[in-house]
Amino acid sequence: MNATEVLEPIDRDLLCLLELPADLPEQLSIAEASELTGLTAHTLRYYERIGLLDVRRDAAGYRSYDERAMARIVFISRLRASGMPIGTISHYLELVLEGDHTAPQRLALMQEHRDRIQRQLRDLQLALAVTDYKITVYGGTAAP
Amino acid sequence: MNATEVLEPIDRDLLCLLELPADLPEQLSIAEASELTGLTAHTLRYYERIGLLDVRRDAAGYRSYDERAMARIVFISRLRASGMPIGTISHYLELVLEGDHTAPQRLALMQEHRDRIQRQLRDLQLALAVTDYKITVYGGTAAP
DNA sequence: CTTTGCCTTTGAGCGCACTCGAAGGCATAC
DNA sequence: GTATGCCTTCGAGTGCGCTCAAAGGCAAAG
Repeated sequence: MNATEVLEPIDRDLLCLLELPADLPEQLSIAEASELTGLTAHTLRYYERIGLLDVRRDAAGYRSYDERAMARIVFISRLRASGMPIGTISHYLELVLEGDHTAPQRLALMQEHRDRIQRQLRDLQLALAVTDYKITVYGGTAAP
Repeated sequence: MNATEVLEPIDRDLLCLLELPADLPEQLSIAEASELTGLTAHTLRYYERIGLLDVRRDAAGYRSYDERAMARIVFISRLRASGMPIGTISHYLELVLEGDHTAPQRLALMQEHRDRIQRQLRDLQLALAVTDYKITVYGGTAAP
């Protein structure tokens, strides 16, 4: 392995799914990254500290987020938003580092997570039904 | 107010939405209530302690859950499952106790909650897309 | 009568995911 | 220069929602 680390190319399909803006600057400050992802600067530093992220510094020692970093942040926040615990995300990212032979484990992990998401979707539909019912009872307009 | 408290009739439409089994026993032990709702006995006691629930005791001093209690538990668990904080649920239940004149506040509260649920549904769809994408990448069958 | 097992109460403890504070560095404005 | 404001690190603190432990009561089984 030479000094400039060999990086996998960014997965353009995934990048598209993550819905980052087309006019994304090459480098973003932590404030900009925070603004764009909806995570606080505190949380971004925290994620880095616990090893979810690996962010370069500029000349002044400030964090500088590139497209790859932003993509990872959004990816992580999607998993978090769907209830994947941080420990599981860490584990998944370690599997990625370990190489292609961990693909079956990653698959299993993601299939399990999909099941969880679908359970959550069902639960939310039940909650929505109850909430909408209460809204009609209280005289509001429930169905949009 | 006389000794046998005057209770509102149970809202049959709501009860139906809550999907309690048709053959619900008149009285359930905490273990049965736990089994049926998916909440632990610990959690049921906790909810009671913080004032979300008000449960009768049998001759032995054991908790005895009737249909009304079960309906409330499921209602609360639906709200919790959709991310309503316990404090907000408490507040809502207090508004109910205060009487009909709090209906507008309850309406506002539920409308806010519906917005939250819909935001969660959108977030979950995004997470599902990413998860399904990873599943296809790893060679699994993503779309069911 | 004793064992077993579920129940009671109360207070304390825990895990997670942040969230904040203190002390200090860099850089642009005045 | 110095003030302003965003940035740094590191350790510690917070809030929520449970979760558990201890000490003891009730009751059916053996």
